[in-house]
Amino acid sequence: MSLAALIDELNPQQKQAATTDAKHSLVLAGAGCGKTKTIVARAAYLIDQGVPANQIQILTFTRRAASEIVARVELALGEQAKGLRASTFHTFCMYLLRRIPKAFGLEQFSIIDRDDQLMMFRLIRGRDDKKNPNYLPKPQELCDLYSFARNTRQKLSIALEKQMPEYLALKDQIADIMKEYEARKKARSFLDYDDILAVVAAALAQSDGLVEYVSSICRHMLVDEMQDTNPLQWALLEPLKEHISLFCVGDDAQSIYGFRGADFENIHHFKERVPDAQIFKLEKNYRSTQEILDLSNWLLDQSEIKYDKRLDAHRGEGIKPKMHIFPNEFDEAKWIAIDIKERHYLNGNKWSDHMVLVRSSFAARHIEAACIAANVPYRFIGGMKLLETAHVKDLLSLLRVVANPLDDIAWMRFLTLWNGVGDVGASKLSQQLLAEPEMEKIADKLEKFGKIPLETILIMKQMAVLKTEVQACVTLAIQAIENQLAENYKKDWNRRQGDFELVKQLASKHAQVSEFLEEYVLDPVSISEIERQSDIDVVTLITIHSAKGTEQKVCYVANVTPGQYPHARAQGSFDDVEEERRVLYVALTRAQDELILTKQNLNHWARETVDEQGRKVESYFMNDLTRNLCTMETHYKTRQQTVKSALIERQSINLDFGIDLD
DNA sequence: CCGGACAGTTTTTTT
DNA sequence: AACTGTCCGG
Repeated sequence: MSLAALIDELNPQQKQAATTDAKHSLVLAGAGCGKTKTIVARAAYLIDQGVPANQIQILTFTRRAASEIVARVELALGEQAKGLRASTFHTFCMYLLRRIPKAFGLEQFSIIDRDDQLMMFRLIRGRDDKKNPNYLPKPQELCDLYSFARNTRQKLSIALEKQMPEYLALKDQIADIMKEYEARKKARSFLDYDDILAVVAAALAQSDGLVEYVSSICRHMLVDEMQDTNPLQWALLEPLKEHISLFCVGDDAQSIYGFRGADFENIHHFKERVPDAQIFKLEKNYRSTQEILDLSNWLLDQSEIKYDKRLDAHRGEGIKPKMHIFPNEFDEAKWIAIDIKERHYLNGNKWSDHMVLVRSSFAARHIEAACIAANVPYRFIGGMKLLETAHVKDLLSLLRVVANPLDDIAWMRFLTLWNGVGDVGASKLSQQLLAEPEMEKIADKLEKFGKIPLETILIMKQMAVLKTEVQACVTLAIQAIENQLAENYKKDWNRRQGDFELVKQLASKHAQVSEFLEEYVLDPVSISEIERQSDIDVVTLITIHSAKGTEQKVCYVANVTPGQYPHARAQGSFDDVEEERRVLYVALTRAQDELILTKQNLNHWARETVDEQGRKVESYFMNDLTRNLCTMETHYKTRQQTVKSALIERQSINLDFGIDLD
């Protein structure tokens, strides 16, 4: 209840930071040193000092971090936090764009996601001529390059040189494509993810009035994970710094978003950019035992970069990390599942005490399969989002064209669903449809086109009338394309079909189709989030990037194998290898009590090498790992689940056979 | 020329 | 699961 109590819980360093009178502050905090706690306490302190909660804005980089903070703030401050905003940079900018669109020269606009961008780049770039292939970058590469240049606020030529020098010769052609992309975006009033920030940044740079307005609603900006912010995001903060107070928290050793232009210069040069800033350091780690930190510190020490970091455990000593080595990824995954299972049934640990960290969603597949096979309940975070799966996007494309017949990107997707319609036909027809945005006329043209069933066209007419009955609209849309989708996805149609129920559920919460569509462009809910809304007891399977800021008693870091850390594709680039090191560092520092690493490859040990220019190439971070830091165990064949744990599992299942006594 | 079927390959990370 | 390349039929 009391804010003072919250502040009393802080250690002296944290307290000093949270209660500073300095206008601007930078808090450098190692992993597990209470970064989030300090931010929450800072908010509490400000409120206690009389700052209205609605003038405090907490900014984070990912949605996960934002919701984490919201939860912590609500838990700690309760009613008093009412009005306090915590959101991602994107959500914050959207709030401004929606609230005062005129200040940005906008009227109507819609947000497009990456798939839409890819479609646009695909259309502009054109197909490859088989006989005479042009070597233009692929749509994906164009999209990434464009985004990278914008997030780092660099010229195309420089971004090109850094990201894909092999295309430097085609710079002019690439520039033309991007020019065309921007023209098309503008003509359709589309904003892509980067525009959301760029539009606001540009307006802030030009308009003192806007700066004043934003300053008046956010007197205090508390920025979390500062090391992940990129130059574009800094461009949002910079114009405000004279008028508001910045409280930025970060850790350069946890910067793992270089691919999105994150730049820890934002931390390293903070003092030069904000000369009157006070710097605080939090160095006591409250999360882990010293053994876990020793290994993490060791990993950073191996680097040529001076991270100047030595995490020190407040909790003292505990269990030494352990490395398990397997012949292949299947045995590795199976062992993890069984190990968790035994901890649950034999030691009585909760499922939710365990977290399995993986590099990529792809890498999670094996673990998922093993968990399913072993009956281990889990949820996967960082995976496919429901509203990003192909079949749901197909469905949404129909809703989109009905809500806005001028959305030719959605038309493209919708039209290509049908047999006999490819990119070219769809593109031609969609251009014709733009000329007649009346549903009646559109229906006529679709009928003449002859490749779409009459029934579907009829349903579309009905939908156009029903825009406010969101759930009915979605139900109709499903009817309209169900047969075709069943054919398109015949292999796993059964699995996909189930997702439409979830879409209906989500849709029912909205009053307008357009509102429903917009809400989830920026925040596509993940499937397991919907399925397991209640916090039931499950193991967490998570990508390292999603795991930042979280912690768990027992952490498994899977696939710590040569060629993975650093990933083979990063070899040879010093910056990329260092980012890989930080990714692994983030993974290691999630563990509270026990850290378990697993890897494959019994015999192949890549050694350190030197590249053509004589620079050191890191081939595997764990090469020189010693047994003082980490014990190792080699498994030559799969461990079988012990008879005892199998028995206990059966018993506990039997317990559930009774009637519901409630 | 277009689209579709099939086979083989290749998966980072997020807004 | 998504992307790529190739071949074939309209």
